[in-house]
Amino acid sequence: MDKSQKDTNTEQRILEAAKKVFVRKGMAGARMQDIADEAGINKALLHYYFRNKEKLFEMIFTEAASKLFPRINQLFTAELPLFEKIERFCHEYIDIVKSNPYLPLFVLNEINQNPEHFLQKFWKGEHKPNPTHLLNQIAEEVQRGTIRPIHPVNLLINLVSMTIFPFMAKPMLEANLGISADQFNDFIEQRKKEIPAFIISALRP
Amino acid sequence: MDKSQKDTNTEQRILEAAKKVFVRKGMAGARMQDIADEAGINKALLHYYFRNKEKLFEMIFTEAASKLFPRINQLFTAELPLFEKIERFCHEYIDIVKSNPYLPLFVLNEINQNPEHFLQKFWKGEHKPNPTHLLNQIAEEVQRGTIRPIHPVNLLINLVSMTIFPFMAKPMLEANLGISADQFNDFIEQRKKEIPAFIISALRP
DNA sequence: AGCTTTGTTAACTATTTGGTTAAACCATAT
DNA sequence: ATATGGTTTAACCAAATAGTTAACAAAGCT
Repeated sequence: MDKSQKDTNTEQRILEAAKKVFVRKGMAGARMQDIADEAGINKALLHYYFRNKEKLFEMIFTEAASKLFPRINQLFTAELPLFEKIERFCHEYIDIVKSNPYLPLFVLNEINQNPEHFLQKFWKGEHKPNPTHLLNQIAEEVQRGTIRPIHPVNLLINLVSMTIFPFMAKPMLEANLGISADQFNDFIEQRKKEIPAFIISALRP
Repeated sequence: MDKSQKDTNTEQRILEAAKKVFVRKGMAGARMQDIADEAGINKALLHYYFRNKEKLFEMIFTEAASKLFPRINQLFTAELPLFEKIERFCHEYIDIVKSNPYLPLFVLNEINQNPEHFLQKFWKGEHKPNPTHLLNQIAEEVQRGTIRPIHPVNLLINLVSMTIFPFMAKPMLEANLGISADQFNDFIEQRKKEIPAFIISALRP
């Protein structure tokens, strides 16, 4: 094991290894041994730092979800004109997910496999997305006639779908459009501007 | 065990049970015992009909993917005006997924956990989505000036994202918007018309 | 130095789980 | 009735995997 590893905090190394393995393989598919190997340590040490698999997983999942959700809230609740808000959401959110492209699929999948557990236990306070502010804002603009009539929830879902879905379909897109990981990144990068333009164009009265 | 179960073909009962469990828990999370229980049979009988877990899984996965992908191709390759094609895609595809709401997340997740395996082994011929026809069609309309300039791939991804993503986020949407499964269905149903309208509006020159 | 706390390991245990075996069951043909 | 062949089961086995223990090493403290 090289110095750079030994130097680093063991707990941190475990968390990074666990994240890597859990996000790739999911809670059920991840092996404690693999996490230990990835961290370059003994399996027993894993249990020394984190009592069991579930505890370790919850830590990773919480961290992952914390990266994904609270920022949504900030963006949704900000005091900004609608179009600017849409632009900023796309821009910032794509940046977040771009550096963790597998997070959305991971989180949504685990939620799907155990909805009660996560949605009841984990979604408290700041973690729970609260889109009401944005929804009201959309409804206002519709009423004022500045944008085409649209059910606010539809617009919200369209925005989120177009932003997040490409990451979830990443392996398929790369294989099917015959593009490399780099090209995928370029494609995503360009969508920062494309998605808002598309939405704003759709909303022209 | 009631008559209705005993009557049905055992193999069919197993496949249905396996689908239920695999789709819910994923390959790694599914337990052969659970599948046996769900089918109301002995675990050994599972291995009598399907040699092992992998074989059984592959059967389910293939069936699932066959339900999702080939239909896309038919719709993409059809000889229809662009807008009509978009409308039909939304309408028909939402119908397909509506009766199997967990399929997209299941399939994308398994592909993600083992891209080489599935994309190389499974994507042959009709299974492989081939969007070139639709992409050309979009490019033509752009050149002709009948729709706003847009990179065809972006439009394609927007269409697919808005159609499929809501199903993947179903548990989150139900919990977060405080809606029931029935209301979710209503919401999805209404999007059959909403998504095409949104896209067509965005494409107005 | 000696003592205590913290970090780390190899070897082990317990449990889960995929898969097997041999016997029982049951319908049907002879 | 009974032999036959496909179907089903209870009991078992082996491999994989989460978790434990006990000994040891390193670092801190008096």
